[in-house]
Amino acid sequence: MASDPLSLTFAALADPTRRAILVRLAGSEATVNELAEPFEMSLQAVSKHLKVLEGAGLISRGRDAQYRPCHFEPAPLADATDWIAKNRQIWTERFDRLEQHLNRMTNDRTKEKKP
Amino acid sequence: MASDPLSLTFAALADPTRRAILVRLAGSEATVNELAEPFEMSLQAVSKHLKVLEGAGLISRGRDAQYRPCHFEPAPLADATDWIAKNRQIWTERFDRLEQHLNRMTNDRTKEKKP
DNA sequence: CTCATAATCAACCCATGAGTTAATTAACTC
DNA sequence: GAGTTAATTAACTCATGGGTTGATTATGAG
Repeated sequence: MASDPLSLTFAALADPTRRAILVRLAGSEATVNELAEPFEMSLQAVSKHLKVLEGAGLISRGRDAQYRPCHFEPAPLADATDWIAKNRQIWTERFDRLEQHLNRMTNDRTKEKKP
Repeated sequence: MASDPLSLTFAALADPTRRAILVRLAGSEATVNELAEPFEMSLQAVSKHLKVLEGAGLISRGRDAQYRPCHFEPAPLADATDWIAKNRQIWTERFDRLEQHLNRMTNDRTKEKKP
């Protein structure tokens, strides 16, 4: 897989389990066992998902005795939305130009009819 | 891979080549050869990327003689940003609650000192 | 020290993603 | 109809992602 930050972020988000984990963590921090509880898969599988999220910078982990509480880290999400927003803007501007073009055409035709 | 719409969208965005293709298509529609030109990889590889983008609903394809012009389709991007925005909101609200809590504590202490 | 709990590490399986080359289909041009 | 261009399909390789089970580390409780 590509290893640039944006690719890591989108790849991390491309899995329903990981998205569910993020939703949970956006609400409050939690331990690995707490995070794994709602899922049918093994604890180890969840642990791997957490590693992916950590690799993308979407979570960080503290330490409290045996527990390794996970914290939500919103920064990469900002970069992701920025990328998307930028492209939607390019697309929007394209239609603005189209609209201007149509307006010009309409004006031209008006000129033809009414001088 | 997961096959729900959101996962397909994020997975499609998790590749630099596909993101570059999308940027290009947000500006104007293009044929497969035009899209492939900037990349070092084979035409077939680009064709596969386009299939992924199409599967995610991020592009659609028309037909003009031998050419299959690709169009940018912004709708899935809206769903993606919505998901992200929702979670950042949850996270933000969490800090609002924290702030309220801190305010309450401050008020309580003020009460202790000044009655 | 021993045992239980939290979590990770290691080795493995299977499916799939990203790329390749070669062959095929579809449409235009002469 | 023969040749050319655009694009896809097919068959293959290689690496990696998501899951499993089993062993290991680290901490706390008795």
